[in-house]
Amino acid sequence: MPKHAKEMEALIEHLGKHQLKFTRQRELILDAFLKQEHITAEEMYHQLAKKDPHLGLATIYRTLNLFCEAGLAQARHFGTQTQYDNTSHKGHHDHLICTDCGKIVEFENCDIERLQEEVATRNGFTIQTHRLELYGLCSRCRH
Amino acid sequence: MPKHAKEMEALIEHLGKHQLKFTRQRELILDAFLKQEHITAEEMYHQLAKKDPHLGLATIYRTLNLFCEAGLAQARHFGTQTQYDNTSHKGHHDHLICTDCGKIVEFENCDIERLQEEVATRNGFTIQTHRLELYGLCSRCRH
DNA sequence: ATTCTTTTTGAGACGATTTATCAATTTCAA
DNA sequence: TTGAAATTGATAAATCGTCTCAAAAAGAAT
Ligand SMILES: [Mn+2]
Ligand SMILES: [Mn+2]
Ligand SMILES: [Zn+2]
Ligand SMILES: [Zn+2]
Repeated sequence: MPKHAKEMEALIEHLGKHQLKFTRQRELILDAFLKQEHITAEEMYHQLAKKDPHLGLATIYRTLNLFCEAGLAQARHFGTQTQYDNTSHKGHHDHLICTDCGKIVEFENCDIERLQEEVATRNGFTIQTHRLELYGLCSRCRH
Repeated sequence: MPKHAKEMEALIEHLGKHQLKFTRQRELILDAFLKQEHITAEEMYHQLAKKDPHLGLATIYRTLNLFCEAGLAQARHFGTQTQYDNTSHKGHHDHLICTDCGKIVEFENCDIERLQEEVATRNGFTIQTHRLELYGLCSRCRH
């Protein structure tokens, strides 16, 4: 039984619904992607170059964007970089990002979430999504 | 009495502390910047071309980044463009954004800010900046 | 299995935005 | 007034992601 059977299933279902084809590249990229928490297109490009030196960067971008449409990934724009977040196993979370080394830490804080709801209510809004990113120096980079 | 005496004061103080010089361009750009709520470097470039056709785009970028370091501005990355937000009169704030009509409401919440610090500390981070955006429907668009 | 249409791929061109380079100019303190 | 240090403007270059297009692959229909 393959490691990522369920996600592969989800991808194939999405492909079927949109007249898209199941390719060797899409299978390869999905497999690598699901092993990550977050990854950039560039990182994935270098990582997969070992398995398939001819895999193009444009294909990586196209495929990661496809995963977003299929609900398997979520693009997060951190500063200048776009990280593709693996949403297959995880619920909602926010991020701490080191501005020096790029380290990313995920966190979830119910109190903050609750206060966000309060702010929204007070202003007559109903929240659909939100985005919270804390940028700073990690313990290693502070020294 | 000049319109933006206080902010000019703040800039000059920052310059003094960092061995930077007070130039005609910096004065010109600050004056234009403080009339805006937010602006992109490109917008400012075109706007100031009337007053000084030789003002370089690189100088605009450098100067707006300087304002960020001096605490007068804050860079916000929206989509592909970077908006420089005038924080001189408003101080720090976050945003509620209506996904239907585009309405933007500014808010500030000390409790959220404090909890953000706690999260950062717990993870060994020192926050430099953060970004909090709540997306949803405003009262009018919900009906 | 073969054909045939559609989709995908890979390489590189391209566009948009921001930063780096560097000689000439300006600032400002001595 | 002088001169070291910072700044400027023009433009090259880096960055990031998308677009283009001919060749290849997928997969449905024969
Ligand atoms: Mn994440
Ligand atoms: Mn805030
Ligand atoms: Zn770090
Ligand atoms: Zn609205």
